[in-house]
Amino acid sequence: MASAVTPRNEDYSQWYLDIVKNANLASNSAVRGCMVIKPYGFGIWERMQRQLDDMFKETGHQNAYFPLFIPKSFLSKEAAHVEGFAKECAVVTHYRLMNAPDGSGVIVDPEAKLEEELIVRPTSETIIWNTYRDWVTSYRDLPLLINQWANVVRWEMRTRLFLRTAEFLWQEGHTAHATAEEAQAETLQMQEVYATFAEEYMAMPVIRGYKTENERFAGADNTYTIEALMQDGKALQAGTSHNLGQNFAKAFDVKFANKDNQEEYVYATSWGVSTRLIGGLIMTHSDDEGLVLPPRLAPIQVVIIPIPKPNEALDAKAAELLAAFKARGVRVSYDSDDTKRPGFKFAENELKGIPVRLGLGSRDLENGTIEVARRDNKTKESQPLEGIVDHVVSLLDDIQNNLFQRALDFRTAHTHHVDTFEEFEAILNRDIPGFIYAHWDGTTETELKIKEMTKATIRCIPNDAPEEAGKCILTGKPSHRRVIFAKAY
RNA sequence: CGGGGCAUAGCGCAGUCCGGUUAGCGUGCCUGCUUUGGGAGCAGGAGGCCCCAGGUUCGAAUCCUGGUGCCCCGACCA
Repeated sequence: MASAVTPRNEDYSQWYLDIVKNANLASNSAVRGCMVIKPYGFGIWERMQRQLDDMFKETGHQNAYFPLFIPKSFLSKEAAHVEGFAKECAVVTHYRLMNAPDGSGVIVDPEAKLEEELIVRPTSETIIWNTYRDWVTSYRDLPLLINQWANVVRWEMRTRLFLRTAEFLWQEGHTAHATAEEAQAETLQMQEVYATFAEEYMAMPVIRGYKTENERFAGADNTYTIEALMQDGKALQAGTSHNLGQNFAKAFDVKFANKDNQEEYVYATSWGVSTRLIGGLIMTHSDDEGLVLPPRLAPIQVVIIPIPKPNEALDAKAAELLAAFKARGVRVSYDSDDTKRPGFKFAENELKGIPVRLGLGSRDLENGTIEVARRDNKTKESQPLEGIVDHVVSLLDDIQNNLFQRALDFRTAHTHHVDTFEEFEAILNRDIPGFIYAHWDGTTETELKIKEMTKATIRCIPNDAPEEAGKCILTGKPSHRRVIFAKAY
């Protein structure tokens, strides 16, 4: 059978689509721009959710849920916010259908027009801050640390499975604080939670940075981001944490009495990651054989394949192994399908990115061995059955670490420092452009000009960017530190 | 919103230009036999509102008119 996916160097975009489709992660739907997340893809999301949720709880947050619909008037209360989202909102105008008088089907009942139209949330700041007004009266009510898991809708012109869909799943944290310092600390804390998750669980190295004014969230004073580099040399914004200052508190009149009984507006943050992370996961590790998953997020970490096909002796040994693996918390499965041959299963499990494959054959039983194949580097070796669980548990760690290291090496190899516009353009014209550290004069005007000329944008200013005197690559004006440019998703 | 493409079996497609048997191929599915350490072989079988609505015609998947939907590329954006 021919290869299931288009090679990356032939058509990267098609490669990505092939992986999503053939690894059974998601498919397009009858609704433009909306996807069906299939069980295997959703399994990855569930792993992400579980881990992130634990991390949110550990940092003191609680989950709650706010409505899908937002009164239209709410959206316009914060000027920058409405400006940013107005162009991509789905609007509910009616609440009832009726049979068409001519029998042609069902139509919107014109009598059932809503007095105030409802927006399908593109994000929930407005409805949440409208609610927080009632929740916060005293400094004793603060900080308010809430997260919600939800779907949101942004009517994007162009969509791509996982990376940009009209509807997507995410979490959005919304916190309220008594002081600007606390809000800033929260913003940075959540950026670090995201960065830790990305690096330790997704094995995806990220840059911790903050956005330029131009790239900031609509309504934020400052937006912090984690930026990852994909295999085609384009950047992916993988998570954002916003310091909203008092913008929403003022827009929704959320005040509290401080210890001196003085009324003050509260300080806000919001932060989110979405199913886009799955797109990032795919484009960080996967290869021309299919998906490659880091063990910590793989729905199935180890698959045991009977060779050449299941029989009583193999089934018995497999059952023993399954129990032993499960006892160690390993997510393992036994592929006892006797209608497929081993070769088919090997290819299928590679396509699905299962980190470790154990080939258990009749000869192995005689010899007391088992074949261990790792997905990340496609190597395989025969191992003694004795102690195999320990071996595999440690191998899963190795794979997790190897994937991170490999991605980090890739990023290092595709990170450049340039001082002239000629070098800058030359790097961007490469097949795999990558991150470019360069000096910028700090103006939105220059940023937009560079984007227009090269399609590259400022992904972020690294949190730890060292002071360094230099000249803007475009205007030659003075700059005191480098920022990171890249083409981006 | 521009440019392109597609809509026929679960999935992937051919057939459409130039109308004419019972609409076909690959794959998957069901049955049986054989095979079995990297995507098995043979035989038999089931499976179709050919996107929708009109029209032309003795006859439409195919021609005409009008719709609808999805995908890809670009602009915009997480």
